[in-house]
Amino acid sequence: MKIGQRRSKQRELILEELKALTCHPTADELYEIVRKRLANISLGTVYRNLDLMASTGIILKIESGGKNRFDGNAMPHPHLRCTECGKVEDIMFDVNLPTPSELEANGYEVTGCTIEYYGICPNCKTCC
Amino acid sequence: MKIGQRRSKQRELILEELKALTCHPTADELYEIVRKRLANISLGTVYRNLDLMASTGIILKIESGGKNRFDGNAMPHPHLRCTECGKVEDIMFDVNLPTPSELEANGYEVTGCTIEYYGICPNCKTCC
DNA sequence: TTCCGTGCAAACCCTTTGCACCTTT
DNA sequence: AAAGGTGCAAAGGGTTTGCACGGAA
Repeated sequence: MKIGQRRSKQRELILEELKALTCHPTADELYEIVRKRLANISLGTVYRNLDLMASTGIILKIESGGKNRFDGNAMPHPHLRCTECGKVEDIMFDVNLPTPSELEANGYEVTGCTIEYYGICPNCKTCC
Repeated sequence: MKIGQRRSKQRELILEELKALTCHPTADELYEIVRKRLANISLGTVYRNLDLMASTGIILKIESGGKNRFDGNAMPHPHLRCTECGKVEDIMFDVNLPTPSELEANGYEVTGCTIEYYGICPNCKTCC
């Protein structure tokens, strides 16, 4: 998978750290993590590379009303979001949905599908 | 279903206009619509009431990285989003997903689920 | 009369972007 | 040397919020 036109230490580091995580960090959370290994990286660069990698399909961008989150596992799979703290976890279910091709009757060229459960995570349940 | 503590002409009008639509407008689109009947309503009021009604479950807030959209039909149902123009449509499929209660093993109190297909709508396909 | 809801505009916050410099090819 | 990628900081865009006023109960 080709990412940009040239390699960059920043991009490789961002991808490496994201893939090492099982959680789904926001851009600024990942920025803080990457900063420990490349002190003067900028937040703008993190945003640029995350968007670039998401658009080439190497990673997943999990959009939301608040801060977006990113998933190093690009295989489509359902998520579970806490509506209190915004945290997103993976769900292990295999889900059978109508395949995108069935939907093209609407005239859409369907490229993917998102499944997201939401609720309140154990941590937010106890402290509120 | 109780909404606020008191009735307000603004809130009733916003809800009425949203329910009359089959599309899923953004806050500012709905603001423009409502303004035709209540010229000096403010965008802030539209935001406040949409959030209030979404939090009580009367309407659906469809979140996204860009502008959020709102759905007058609070019955959960899948959506189809155009990644070019952001427009959201309903899908008529009945989908069988594991019920939220099956997920509470994660310790979450699950309150709902979103299913969203995405792709490029017929209109954006022809003009780009 | 009470105090919730509103209009207005400024503030907020996440994200994007312009520009000069650095790095990869 | 050419030109993509970066750091920095400012701009952008959607949404929220403080405040004084208006209106429902």
